[in-house]
Amino acid sequence: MTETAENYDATKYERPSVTVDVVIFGLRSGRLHVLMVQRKHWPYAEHWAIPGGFVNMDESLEMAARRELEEETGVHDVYMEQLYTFGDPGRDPRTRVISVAYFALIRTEEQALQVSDESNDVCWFPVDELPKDLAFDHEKILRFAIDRLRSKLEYTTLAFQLLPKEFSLPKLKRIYEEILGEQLDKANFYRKLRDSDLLEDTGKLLNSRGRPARLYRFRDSRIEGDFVFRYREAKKKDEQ
Amino acid sequence: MTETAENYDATKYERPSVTVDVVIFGLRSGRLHVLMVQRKHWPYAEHWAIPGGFVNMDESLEMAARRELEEETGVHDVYMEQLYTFGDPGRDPRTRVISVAYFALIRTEEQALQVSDESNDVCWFPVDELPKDLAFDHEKILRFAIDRLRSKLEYTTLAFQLLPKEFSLPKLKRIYEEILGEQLDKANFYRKLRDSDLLEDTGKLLNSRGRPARLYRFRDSRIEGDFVFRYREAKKKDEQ
DNA sequence: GGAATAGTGTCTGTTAGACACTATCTA
DNA sequence: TAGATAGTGTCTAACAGACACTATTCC
Repeated sequence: MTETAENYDATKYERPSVTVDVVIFGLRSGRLHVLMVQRKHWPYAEHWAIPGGFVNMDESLEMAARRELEEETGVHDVYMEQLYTFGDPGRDPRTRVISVAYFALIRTEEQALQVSDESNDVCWFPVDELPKDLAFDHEKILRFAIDRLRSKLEYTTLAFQLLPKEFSLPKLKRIYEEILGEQLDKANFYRKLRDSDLLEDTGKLLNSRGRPARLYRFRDSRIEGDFVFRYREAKKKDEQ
Repeated sequence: MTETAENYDATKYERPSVTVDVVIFGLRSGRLHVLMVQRKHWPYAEHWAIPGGFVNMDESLEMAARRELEEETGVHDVYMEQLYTFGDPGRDPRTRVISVAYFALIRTEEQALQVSDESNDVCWFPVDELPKDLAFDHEKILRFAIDRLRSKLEYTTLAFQLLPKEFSLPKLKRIYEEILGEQLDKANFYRKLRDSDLLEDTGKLLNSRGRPARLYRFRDSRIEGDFVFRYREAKKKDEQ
């Protein structure tokens, strides 16, 4: 009676298509941007969209997402995590398409963009100046991704993935402020970082208009993944 | 060259199957349980599995998950959220199957189970006494769900979804302890709840062996969703 | 009264948040 | 020296965590 995995005949049912879409975040001139591609063909020709594509039968979802990312930007070995799966019927006018969305954080200054055959253009947009009329439900996906990035920033070291290997505290602080949309207290922010033991002094200084800033790097053990760091409300818990 | 949504011919590629699997949590005698079904047919005949099934072409993912939940337990209108999408090739020996996993929290005392045609049996298992050799990658999905439930418990009111409408503070505390696997201080826990203004005194008392406990209910506005409540580290932030 | 459970009062160390201060560079 | 930016010292209110206490029931 009920259709379940138990009595399924692989050829019996119509199947949806499955894509991965990747929201790619990067900093440009200290502002948070996302990478978008402009579509060439129906549906939503000329509209901007999040890069993505179909999942091959022999690759995992994450492999598919990394492949798309590399095709679009040439980057690999970056931080990436699964965001959410969007599957409302009708979100794609062609056929039922279920999209597994990922988001990636990249160090933009190290990257050059490449326009693929399938798009007119590739472009970075500041997250608060997105183009109008995005393709499909990509506006929703993007909002979802930005919300997630903000909330993860509050208790992880994710933001570090956006920075160059060596950076100053003022720069890190500006990034937190940019993403959170909120001013932070310098003294408290620095103290928090010092106490967290996440950073390592490189000894180098970076000249600017005023006093030069010390350059730091992340301690090796904590560079990857999302080691707990709360920019407020330090947490002691040892578990997890 | 690249395959993207832009030049896709809906009939051109082989498509994966898409299922939803639902991890159903409930309390039984104060312990956290998950609902599992015992499979009848190949593959993994006789093995225990998370209830799930194929997504119909005209229903959303969440609708599919709710349908599966209702078929398996008869419940509806419960808390449910998308967990993660598992899609490694080879996770199902029949064909490529991508599974969108959900988790649901139900008030078990209100429910009677019904065994579907496709399973030998349906059963609640305590989360720390799961059967061996679960079907597919369901062990992984289950661990994922338990971790997520634990971590969400620390900053949301999710646990309340497991409780009856009216309950005592000692009972709520025991549930937190059961799920977190950690003893909490009574005075601090009660104080936290009082200050949070989440609860409403029903005026009723519940008799037990010692002094009777006051019964509370959640304030209407906060019953649904996951209003912020940290069982430790109260947070003031007004945003979100 | 004693056992069992429910519920409260209060001290202490930690720390987030505020803000005034000092330091080091360039022009 | 002034302007600009980097970085520090320190006070205070809030609160998590600890723990001893009181309250109300049943036997």
